[in-house]
Amino acid sequence: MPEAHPWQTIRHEVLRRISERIWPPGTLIPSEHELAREFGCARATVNRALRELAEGGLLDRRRRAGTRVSVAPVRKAKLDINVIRFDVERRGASYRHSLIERRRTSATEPIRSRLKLDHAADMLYLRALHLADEHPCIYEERWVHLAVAPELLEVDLESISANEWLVRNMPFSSGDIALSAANANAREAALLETAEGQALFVVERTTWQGECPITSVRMLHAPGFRMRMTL
Amino acid sequence: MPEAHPWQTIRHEVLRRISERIWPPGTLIPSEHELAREFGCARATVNRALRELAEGGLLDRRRRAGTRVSVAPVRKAKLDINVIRFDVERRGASYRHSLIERRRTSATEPIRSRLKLDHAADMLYLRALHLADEHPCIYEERWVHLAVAPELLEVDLESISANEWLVRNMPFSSGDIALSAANANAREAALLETAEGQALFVVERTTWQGECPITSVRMLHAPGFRMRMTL
DNA sequence: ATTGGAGTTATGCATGGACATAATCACTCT
DNA sequence: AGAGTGATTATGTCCATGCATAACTCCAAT
Repeated sequence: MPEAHPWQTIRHEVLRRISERIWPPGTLIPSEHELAREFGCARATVNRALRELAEGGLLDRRRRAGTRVSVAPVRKAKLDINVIRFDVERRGASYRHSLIERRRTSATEPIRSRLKLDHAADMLYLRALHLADEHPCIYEERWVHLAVAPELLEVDLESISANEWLVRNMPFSSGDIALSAANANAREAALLETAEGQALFVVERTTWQGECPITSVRMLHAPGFRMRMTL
Repeated sequence: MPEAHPWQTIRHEVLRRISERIWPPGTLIPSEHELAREFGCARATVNRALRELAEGGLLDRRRRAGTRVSVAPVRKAKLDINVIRFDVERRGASYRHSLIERRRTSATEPIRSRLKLDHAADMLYLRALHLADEHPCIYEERWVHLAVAPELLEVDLESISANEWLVRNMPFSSGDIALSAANANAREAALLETAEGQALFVVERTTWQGECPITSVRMLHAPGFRMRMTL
């Protein structure tokens, strides 16, 4: 039995009652007090179980009004954001990366607005290719805010990717991600060893340390890439 | 001050110490007892704050070994999966959907293996278009397992989309999602009013009720679609 | 040198009590 | 009838305490 702890047992049981429609969508379920009595445990234990289900979007909870089963649940899927090298190696492939361009320059207008910088900040512009078993898998274009990460200038970006150095050395407090699809242009197609016009999976990510932007990156994934998640 | 509750204050403060490298990656941070003393609160309150940060991938916690700042954090991004109509209407557009095909048939081989069904199950095959302000935004191809959702046969899928009916009536306990990019073929391009070969954002989702598959859907998003999330 | 406890310690979880807060309900006064 | 008011109630959070469990340290026995 994988449910060793009471709060997990309760979560599982409540989930069962929801999915088997014993409590159909919209139902007002018993109060924490009543459930605590039913399961013979403290209210805090029931609270822990119900809170987790509410965070997953399955329950709606409001003070005084009680807890009801969501009518149109907004389910929350969790996506793991890992260092690229680990993702590649976990698939059993050998990892290598190659720096294509490294240029110190000031932020261009589109980058300034994306990073909410009002001045022409000192930036490092990087273009790099990530390879799995010597086949290109990701091409990335990256801007790094040097005021926040000046040490990056001293780093040998041939031996460690900017991706990995930043993840290890620049803990960020928040970030935003946008996923989309784009047709490869001639240069991108050549780098990823595919045809021009090929549909590519695009990840754009910007990370922040409080109010201060750290880095913004656009990653183009080679054809065939699938990003998986569960809910 | 947006941090009314002690545990949120603590979470915020610990996050600050991590992101400002007061506690750099790898650091063993003070024990819950010590932090409780520092913040003048109960250990359970510190526990709540640290547990949340650990769930977000920022801390590694092990009994007896203590809590350390993750060296190569696997950050967890949360993605909200909503009913398509709500997504459209939240953007301020009017929603409409149109059923293109509705066919009762048995599962084809690729679907059987994706749903882990060993027999040729009785299925409903649907093709539909979701429109925002009369412009096509999503084209979906869907298989529904009729053994689990026989009521769907009685539903008027012109007035309510299968997407919405299923979310409202088939609370599911688990699901998996795969995101990718694909070039539009001639038929898909025509439906989405775009050019053949255009890069499309593809969402494939399969949902389960326990061990039993409910539905599997492939959704092609019109060009320009971006899926956003924060971490 | 390796193995195998015993002790120690940090986290994980549970309890039972308490107060705070928000939403609802019932009632009263105008 | 309608507006305002207070009582009620369910959840949100907190505290102090305790036991359970995992993992580390160290020491002794083989």
